[in-house]
Amino acid sequence: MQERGDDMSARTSSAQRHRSAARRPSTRSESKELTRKALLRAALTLLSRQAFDSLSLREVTREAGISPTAFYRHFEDMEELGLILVEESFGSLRDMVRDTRAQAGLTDEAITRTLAVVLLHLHAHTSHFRFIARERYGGVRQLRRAIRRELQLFVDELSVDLAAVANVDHWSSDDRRMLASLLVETMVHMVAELLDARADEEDAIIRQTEDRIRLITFGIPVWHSTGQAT
Amino acid sequence: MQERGDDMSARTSSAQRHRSAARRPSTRSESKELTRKALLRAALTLLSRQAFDSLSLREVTREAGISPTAFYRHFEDMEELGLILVEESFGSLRDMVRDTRAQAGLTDEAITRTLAVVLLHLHAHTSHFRFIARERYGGVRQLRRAIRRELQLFVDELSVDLAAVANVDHWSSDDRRMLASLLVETMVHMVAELLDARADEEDAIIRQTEDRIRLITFGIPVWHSTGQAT
DNA sequence: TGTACATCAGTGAACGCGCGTTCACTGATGTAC
DNA sequence: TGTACATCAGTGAACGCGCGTTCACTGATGTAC
Repeated sequence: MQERGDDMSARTSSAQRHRSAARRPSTRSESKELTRKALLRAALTLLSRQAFDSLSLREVTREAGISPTAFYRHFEDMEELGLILVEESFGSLRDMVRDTRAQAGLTDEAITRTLAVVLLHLHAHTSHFRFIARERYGGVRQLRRAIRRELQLFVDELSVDLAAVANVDHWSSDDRRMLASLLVETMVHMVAELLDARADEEDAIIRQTEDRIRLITFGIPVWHSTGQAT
Repeated sequence: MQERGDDMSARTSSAQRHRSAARRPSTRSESKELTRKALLRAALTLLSRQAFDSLSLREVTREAGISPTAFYRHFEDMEELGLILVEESFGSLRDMVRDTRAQAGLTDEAITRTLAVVLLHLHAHTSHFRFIARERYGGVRQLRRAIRRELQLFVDELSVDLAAVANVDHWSSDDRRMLASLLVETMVHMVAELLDARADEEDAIIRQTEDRIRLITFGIPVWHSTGQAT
């Protein structure tokens, strides 16, 4: 790896630089919170290059600029830190939902605008998105379960919103959940592809996603929902 | 982990048991091949529980029942072994395509039969499928790239087949690729979900996948392809 | 078939290293009076 | 405001362990005659 950063100039970790740039923490609990944030940030940084499964406690504390033993003042173990990263990642996802929700409907214009919002949040929270995409089917069961639960909540919310959309309003809730999960899956897939793509591939990925969603929406008026809302 | 298997009865690894059960290898190259297979099998076994990124050479040789140093008689390093696992996994996927191809068309019956074939191969090659699902967006760039390339070939083949399907035959090749990748993605997603599901959730996942594909196919006759075949 | 030598898959000791976790500690911050 | 004590975030040494890789080796298989 060429960016391993073990030359002298890199000795001061990004977290240390960040801490000294911020104004002095005035209380003990404030400065504790700063260190905790530095640990989470350090983990996210390292996780853009490796799987959580292979991330060591010492790597995280080194990147955060503290001694390994101080880790235990903040987290029981690495798994607890991982679960908090899941929460944190879906926190920013929820902000995104709030931004999208206002723009209901499944017109071409609505699709384009929704994609724009997703892309905006992707650029603002790249490492959170990458963490979720990587660990969703990764090697740590607790993380997979936590991510799946959060995605399910996400799908449930969207399927409630879909009840207000023309042609979907009379669908059974199971069918609405099916549609919601297909749409969410399509978005998640786009994000995962974008995170690994070269800059010149990005446009094609976004356009293909628009087409996918358009094709799906074409099927909606034809779908004969057989069930009842439950 | 309760299945760590460090009790006495587990000292004989599965690979060792397999080797002594098979008939004696008669030549040097045959027995070398057996050991190589044992290493690949051992790695796959361990990879159902952890990410490739965190898999050690010593773990693999221990599971295969040979000394760590013998590993180098077969592979340059762990990454080479990983890339061969990708090849091997897509080898069985290609068998699957051959089984599905005969059943062209996108009728309800064809969808059900195709899903049945995928499920059959999933049960026959569970650890290969899990490896691909896990490492597709995992922590090792070389593996992600190899998997993406193979999936792309897979999509290209399907999109050629789609040219023979009613309502799709006049589509541009870009649009056919879009449809093919959406269908492949839906299958991959089903597999990934099934690999992490409890037995009582499997039926619901399969039924939802059928519905997803049905909804997509409903959009096909409405899709107005604007491009030309290229 | 028998002999003498070459090949090479697999071994076991050894190395230096990074790991997670423990422990007693330091010294700045917080609190009681 | 000043003093005496308590709290507790962060330290540094130490531990036993598994790691990847090297090396000289062993002994069964293969080959030349």
